[in-house]
Amino acid sequence: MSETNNVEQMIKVMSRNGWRITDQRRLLAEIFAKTDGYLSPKYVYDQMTVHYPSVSFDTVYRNLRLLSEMGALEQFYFMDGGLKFRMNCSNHHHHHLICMNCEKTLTFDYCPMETTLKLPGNFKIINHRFEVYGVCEECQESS
Amino acid sequence: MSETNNVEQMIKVMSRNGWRITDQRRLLAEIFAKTDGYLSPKYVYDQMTVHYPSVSFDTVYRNLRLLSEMGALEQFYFMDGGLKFRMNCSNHHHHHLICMNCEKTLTFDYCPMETTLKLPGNFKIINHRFEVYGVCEECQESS
DNA sequence: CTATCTGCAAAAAGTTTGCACTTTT
DNA sequence: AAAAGTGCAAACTTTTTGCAGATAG
Repeated sequence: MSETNNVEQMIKVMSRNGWRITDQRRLLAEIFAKTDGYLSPKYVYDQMTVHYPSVSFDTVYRNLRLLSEMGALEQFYFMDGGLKFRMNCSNHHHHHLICMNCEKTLTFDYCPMETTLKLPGNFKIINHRFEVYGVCEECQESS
Repeated sequence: MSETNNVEQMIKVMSRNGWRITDQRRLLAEIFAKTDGYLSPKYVYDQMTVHYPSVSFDTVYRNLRLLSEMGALEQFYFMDGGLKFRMNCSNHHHHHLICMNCEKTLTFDYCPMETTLKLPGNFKIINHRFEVYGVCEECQESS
């Protein structure tokens, strides 16, 4: 099943980068594998403590940072400046549709940079950011 | 000249909202009127102290927040999570081209949401964010 | 066995709040 | 004179760092 695969894949990435596979890191992988939204450090920490009460916030934080540095997670500052992480789906370029209530995200392939976009100035384009924010179907119903 | 106009316009917005025009607020308006990029609270504070050494950081912070709540400034979290402010150009919808080096920004009218964009799920779309990051002509030359 | 990782504690950095004093209106 | 704004200090939140003991490889 796919959740397990995601866990194993993340573990493999860590191993390949020479990291040790601790219980904490395995649990971290499991938490991300079973969610498709952006998670805050605090949320991840709370989830961790459910199965592993002695874990420290620093360790969670540290590993979140390391995992995104190595590319297994994707790091993201929301519109309100809050830091979030999600499993990296970097295989192909895409953008996100994000629920402002539950923060579940869907990906879509349309990219505005692929159109013949006439931009002012003579900038050397490096990067872009495009996200659509809204309320998902479930959250619309439950309000 | 246009910089002075911008200052007067910001002052007018504050007055209209029932705010008092203090030296600090006038200076704040002048700082934003003469820059077309996003400014960090720290940068604004540093600029303030040049002409008004006794100003406190809290006052700058407080006024930046208040000015964006009332719409005279636009508040923005950069890709790295840093908070920035710039004069609000809210008259018409547009997006920004931002220099990653000097943070000068140019606006452009193209909006990806105006195309017939097929998005997954049944989200109620509320908002979107589209920015292009690059290096402006001057910064390319000086490197 | 050794290098890496964890947990604790403490330090930075960024942001907000309470309050007495000053300034605008 | 009254109401609102300022500056100072302190609290709070989020993120980072140092280090002794624990653990994966």
